[in-house]
Amino acid sequence: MVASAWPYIYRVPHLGNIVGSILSADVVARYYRLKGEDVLYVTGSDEHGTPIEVEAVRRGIPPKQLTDENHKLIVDLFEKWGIKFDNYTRTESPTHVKFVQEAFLKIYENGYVFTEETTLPYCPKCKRYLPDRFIEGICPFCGYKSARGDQCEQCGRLLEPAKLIDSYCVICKSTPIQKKTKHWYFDLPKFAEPLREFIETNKQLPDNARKFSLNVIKEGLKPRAITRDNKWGIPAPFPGAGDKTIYVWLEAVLGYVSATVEYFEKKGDREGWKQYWLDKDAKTIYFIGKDNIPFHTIILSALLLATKEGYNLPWNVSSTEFLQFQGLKFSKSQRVGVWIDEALQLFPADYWRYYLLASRPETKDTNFSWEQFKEKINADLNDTFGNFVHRTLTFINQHYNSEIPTPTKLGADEKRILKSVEKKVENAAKLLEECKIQAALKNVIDISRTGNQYLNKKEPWKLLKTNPQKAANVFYVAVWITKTLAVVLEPFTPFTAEELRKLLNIPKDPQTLRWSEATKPLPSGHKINKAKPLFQKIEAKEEELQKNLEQMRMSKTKVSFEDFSKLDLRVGRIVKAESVPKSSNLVKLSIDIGGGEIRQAVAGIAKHYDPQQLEGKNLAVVVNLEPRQIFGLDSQVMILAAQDGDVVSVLQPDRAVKAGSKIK
RNA sequence: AGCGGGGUGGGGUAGCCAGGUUUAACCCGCUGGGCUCAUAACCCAGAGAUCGGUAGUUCAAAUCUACCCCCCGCUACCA
Repeated sequence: MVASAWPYIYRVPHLGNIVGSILSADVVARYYRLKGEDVLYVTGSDEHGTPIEVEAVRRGIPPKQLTDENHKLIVDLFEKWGIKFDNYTRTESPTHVKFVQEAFLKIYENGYVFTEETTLPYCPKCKRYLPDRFIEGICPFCGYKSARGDQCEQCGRLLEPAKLIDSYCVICKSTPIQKKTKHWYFDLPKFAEPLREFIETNKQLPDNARKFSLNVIKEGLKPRAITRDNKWGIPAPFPGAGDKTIYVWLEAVLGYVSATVEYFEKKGDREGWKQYWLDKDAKTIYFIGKDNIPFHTIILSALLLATKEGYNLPWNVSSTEFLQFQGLKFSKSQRVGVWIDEALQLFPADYWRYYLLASRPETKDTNFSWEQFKEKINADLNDTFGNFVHRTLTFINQHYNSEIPTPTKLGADEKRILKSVEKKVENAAKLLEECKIQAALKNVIDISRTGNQYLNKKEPWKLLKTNPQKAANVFYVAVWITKTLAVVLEPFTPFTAEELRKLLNIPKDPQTLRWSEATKPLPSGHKINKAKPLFQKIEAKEEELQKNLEQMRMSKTKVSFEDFSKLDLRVGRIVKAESVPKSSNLVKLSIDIGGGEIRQAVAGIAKHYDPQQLEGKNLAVVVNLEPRQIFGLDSQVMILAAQDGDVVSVLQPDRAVKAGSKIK
């Protein structure tokens, strides 16, 4: 049973989102399928939660419509990436909803759910309770006027919404009323001991997952609220819960089970899922990024235990570190990174799959750079692997009429080479079973290195004239190795593997596509097709590659003149600038936007400008963006600045114009 | 500040949990050579690292312990 983190389909995932989860899981699932094992790869779209609800409200559409659209888009993208799921479902699936409700009822009946009545501020205008960040007011300790519901920025003390003085709703600014509400809590602390034991004895868990999880338990588990007052989500099944919904994080992880149930339901088998979840011989492997560790090792495990149904706990939770983009964090708003839809417009899926798997962040964060991307693709895929295949196949095309030659008794060199290839195939298998995908892939590419060494040593182009039979032996072996590659590369680069199988004219019969068949030769006399290079070298320079990406983006998002003219761009004069205490990069600005009208802006440029430097400057600002709270401060205006790597420059008019001048 | 992760030849990584099996491995780059079947690809040889620092445990430390320095993430904002 292979599973990967459920993509949150608020937006298209980026490369970093899928390396450790969707893509890694696909490799391992494909491997086990090749081995002929019973394997099921399930996951799905995680579509509940506040960000989606908010986004939908903003667009004025029902959340379901938004997730329908995104789900469809993402399903299509994954297919293009060659991700082969057994079931890719979604948290809106009726099977999932029903399963989650039943599971929580069981947990409730087993006595692991308690309720607590609290008085929470409630905004009568927005018709919602105001937890954490939704409420602000005066800090009762230090008097700071924009303290948030969970913590005061000024003095750092933890707060509760009800303690704030003169509190107000962050969204509409109206004064909340105090209203009693009841929430249902999952009694997580009861599972601290069993969880600790489970994690300590689970030898498969990678370092990062074990250390992190044990630390969380050591610090003390706290009950987790199961219910939310949100509308978008799975209705809580508890008696008296009314229209409360289940918190996404507690619900989506159960999707692993419900997706299995759904898979078998579709096949008309109501019991089939049990062999994957209740049979003690079944193993579950989860592929996730490090941010997701506690939800799998702790929350999921505890929920499964709490049902008392005897579910298998995670056998392995393969959790990767993060992929960075040229030294920076992936960021949609700042356009840092490559998204999986864009990637495919630039290079074929297997280029990306290869690069990502070969640089999979297994022990520490790794950095994407175009230079490394180029290096991996050119040196490994094209020069080492691609060239080995191509030189072998073209030789057979030219000198053996595309038929695999008949060998005589193979010599010591041949035996040694084949042995070494076999060893690498074994290593790759072992490493894949340990989820060490990076190392496994290296072993596979090394097979073509061995092939190249063999050809160079034997010099069959000379043997052709001096000892044709020996040359025939060499190519019998060389094409054998090529066939090995066609099989073992399948989990990593399925498109290329299939293309290679076509070149080798290997029938599509699923029997031949078996890991155990990899090290068996193709029969002599077997006719192959005309060789064609599998890859093209990337010739473009690093800067050109980045430029291509940016150009592609620009051509994609054309803004109508009408939309553009909605922006109120002006020249603003900075009347006052001061740094924001406790923040590392924020400056609070008072800006004259014309006629002496002063507005406040909070800008993230303190690392690049001293406040004094800014005072008196005239610069480009956007006046009519929706105001926003930043670090507890109102920001009504956005200043414009150019960024070139580490250099940030605000935009100043090059002639004297007065504050408030329109920019068009 | 707290918590977590990391610092290994010029660049990128593996090894560390289970210390000796390593003269510290691999890829790129570099230097020299070979080959000419192959997409100027391939192969061989070589130079290049006191494994962030210090102290300790040990017959033996990149690996274990303590302290320190630097980087990154989250807490925690930068539209």
